[in-house]
Order: sequence, then structure tokens, then C-alpha cells
Amino acid sequence: MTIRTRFAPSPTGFLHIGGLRTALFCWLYARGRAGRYVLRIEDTDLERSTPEAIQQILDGLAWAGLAHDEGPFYQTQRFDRYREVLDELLAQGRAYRCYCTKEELEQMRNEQIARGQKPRYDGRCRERSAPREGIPPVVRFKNPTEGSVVVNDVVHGPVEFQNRELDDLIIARSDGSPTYNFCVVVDDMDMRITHVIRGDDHLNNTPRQMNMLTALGYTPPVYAHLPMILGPDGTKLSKRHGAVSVLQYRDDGFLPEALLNYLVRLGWSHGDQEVFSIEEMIRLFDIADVNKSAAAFDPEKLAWLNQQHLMRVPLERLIAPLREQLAHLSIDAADDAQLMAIAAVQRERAKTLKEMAANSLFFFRAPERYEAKATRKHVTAEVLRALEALIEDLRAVSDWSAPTLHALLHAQCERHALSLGKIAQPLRLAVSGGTVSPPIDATLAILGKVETLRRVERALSAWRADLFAQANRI
RNA sequence: GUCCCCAUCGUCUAGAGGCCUAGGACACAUCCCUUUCACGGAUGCAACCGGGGUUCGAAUCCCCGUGGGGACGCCA
Repeated sequence: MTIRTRFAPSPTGFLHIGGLRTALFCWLYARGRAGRYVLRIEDTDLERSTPEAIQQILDGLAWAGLAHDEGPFYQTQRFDRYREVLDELLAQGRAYRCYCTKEELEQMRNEQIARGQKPRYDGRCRERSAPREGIPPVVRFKNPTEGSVVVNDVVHGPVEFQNRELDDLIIARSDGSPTYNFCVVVDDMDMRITHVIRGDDHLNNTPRQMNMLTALGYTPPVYAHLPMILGPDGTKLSKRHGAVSVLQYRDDGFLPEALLNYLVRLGWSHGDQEVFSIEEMIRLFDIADVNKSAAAFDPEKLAWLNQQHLMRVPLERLIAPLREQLAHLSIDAADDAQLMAIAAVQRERAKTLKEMAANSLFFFRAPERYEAKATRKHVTAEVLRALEALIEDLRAVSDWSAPTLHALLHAQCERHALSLGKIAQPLRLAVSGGTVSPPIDATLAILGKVETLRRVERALSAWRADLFAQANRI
């Protein structure tokens, strides 16, 4: 039988980290065993569902690369079908109309809580034959009152629920619209879902759904309830923990495979391996290997993984997102080859593409000033003499490449009996304004001959004036 | 309150009775490499929630506590 999984978000907010991991596990499981991954939008809550949220979810999933094989299906477009199943249940006496008012239910709940009991509907309308005037009824599922339901959860093992703990849940509101637990049941059945992989918070819903499925003559699917993801402080993940939407991670300069890699390692592992390509995840992942306990989200490890992926991914992959990040810094980087060269030397010195862009700003913009402290430290009369000699060499270079420049620098250092650092640092200052950059030869190579000479000449004249003023003052 | 779930370094995890002197990774510290910053390498710091059992032997199995989480809606 073909394995069929589904991701079923409700569009009442952004797609967040937890949702993305659920989607990832569903996707990996289906992909790894020639199955089908279905996307279903659970938008039965007309009040809170928004088209913007739907778009956000779709965009987030698309960015992550978790393409669905079927769907997206919208529950709001399946109301006729739910109605049909509802009537079937009603006709079979598996469901009944309940005329209790919200006030009565509220009162019932309060009394039960006061008595220290679990609030639950007492089934008083089960045997009611006559409707109550003026009260539009809801429909409740007639849950078994005896025995128990065992959820053979793939990650938790068997979990037993007593039917007496469950009550007759509402499956259609008084306005006739179906509720979540009922739609899920009908959809999972109709879409022939074989594996329901979802958050831990749904474990308690499972016995009810299984009872309904059974009442409909359908064998329940396999269930796998994933542990929750907690914030870095161990409490429930929320907005104050930073990124809410997965799209925020894109904007912050993360690679989707890095995020996915981080997420797959939350509750799952494969020996000592930390870095996984998408292909490896698909090949190695198994829902049965997932942990039971909740995991805290660690932004530091995500950042480390992102760098690991930045260093492994084909360089071309970095061009577009790096350009995008530079655009946010008002840099219009048109040249693919140049961006690739920059990414090649910067990727081992940046955790994110955003950081890479910031570190690479100087390639596009000449420094306006030179770090004062570093200038005092690295710029001396002796260094100036060496640089002046070097610039002559540079002017004469026809093959402007890192190896050539490297040789030139070395030669000049030897001539002046200086270590390479003595000359590399002031050069860095001259071209970048600071003391941090990729290897100086590579940096100059990327910058190009014209721009390098312009910047070095400008720095030299500024520093000459400085030294002269200093000498006169003393 | 009732029901359900969970429990190994600060964090993510390995561990399915002896291989555990509890392994790896992030973070942190020190050192090496070095042209700055990184990358990389080495070393160090650091954990089985508590108590009872079962067993020759328990991080691993059972029970009870404790702590954390979830559910209990005409939300999903």
C-alpha cells in the first residue's frame, strides 16, 4: 500500500518552526518510501482564518522546498461532503442533535470543575426525542461509554484512553458548520491517509478521532505524535523568542537546508552525524526513530549548521540570496561572477548570508575612513615606504590574480624585511577601512586592479599627511 | 482539578541490562595552524531528577514521588 502523509495547518497565523518540522517529517517520510505527501488547509474557523496566512504558509513551505504531491485541499470547499457524512452518522444513530444552550453547558462545566471533575458533556440530549423550540441544535458524536481506545503511537508506543473519560464532542455547530475533529476524520478517511504525523498536542484528540473513524467503518491510520519544540529558555515557543515566521529565517540569511537540517535533528538523530543534505535526510529518516521528549530551540546551533551548509552548498546557490541581502544594504550587485567569487571567500567567515553581505560591503563601497586604532598600530613610516614600493609593482601587474598578487606581496616583504602581516594589515585598512577581510591577495583580486590602486593611493596620501602632521607636532 | 505525555552535560543528542571511567555536536575556555577574521585540528569544562524495588549487575526494566508539558471550546 502506498504511504500517504499529510500536513494540515490551520491558516490562523504564520507558519512557524514547529509547523515546519511537522511538515518536514511528513514530507521526509513520504519521500523516503515512495509515498505521497498531501497538503491540506484546515480553514473551518472562518473567524480566524485569513488569505494572508494561507499565502504565508504556502510561501514558507515553498521556500523550504517541501513541495506537496497533492493539494492544497481546503476544508471550506468540502462542506457538502462533511454534511453528507454527518447525515449518515445521524441516520445511523451514531450522532444526535443537542439542544443544550451555551449557558447550560457553561453551568455544567462550572459545577464539574467545582466538584474537582474533568469538565465534560454529560450526554443529556442523547435520548431526547423532541426538539426544543427556538434553539438551533448542534450535532454531537455518540462516543462509546465503555471500554477503551488504544492509540498505537509510533513514537510513544501504546497509549490507552478510557472511553468514560471522553465525552460526546460537537461535530457540527448550531449554524451547521462542521468542527475540526470531524473534518479531520472525514478528510483523513477520504484522502486515504495512512500515516498521521502531527504535534504532541493532538494526542488527546486521537481516541475521539479513532472512535469516529471506527463508527464510519474505517480502519484508523497509523499515528505518530511529535514532541513539541520549546523556546531556548525551555518554555513554550512564542513571538518573544524571535522569529515567528519561517520566512523570517530566509530574510535573516539562512539556507532552507540548514533550517531543515536543524529541525530534523530536534528529536531525531543518526549516529554522530550532525550535517545532513536533503538527500541524506530522506534516505535516513524514519518516524520510528523519533524521540518522545520536547526539545529546546537553540539559535546558536542553527547558526553553526547554517555556516556548515554555506560551506558545502554549490557556490551558484549563494548568488541569488547574497544579491538579495546586498540589495537590502542598497547595493546593486549585478555581476554573477563577482558574487560567486565573494561567496567563495566569505562563506567560511559568515554564519548567515545577511552577515556575509554586511562583511562584503566594502567590495562595493570604498571606505570613508580608516579605523583609527588600527591605523595607529599598523601604519608607520617604514610600512609606508614598503607600500609605496608595492604600489609600483601593482601598477605593472597585467595578470591581476590572487597568486600573482601573493607573489608580489611576498617579494616586497622580503625586500623590506617585513612579515606578511605587517603589509597585509595596512592594505586591508586601505581597501576596507578595517582589519578584517578574506586573505588579502584574494580580496585585492576580487576588488580589481583599478579599484585597488585607487583605494591604496588614496590611503597612502591620507597617511602621508597624517605622519607629516604628527612629526611636526612633536 | 481530571486525563494524557515527558525526564542523560547549559542546549541538541548516543545509549534498547554488563561494551559506560556515560560517547558525539553546539556554546564556552586553552592551545595549534595562520596574513587579519574565520575555517580546520587538539585539549579541557560539563549530565543519567529523587526514592524504592527486580537482577550477580540498571542510565537502561517496574513502582512511587518530584518537576515540566499537553488536553479538557459551538478554536484548530
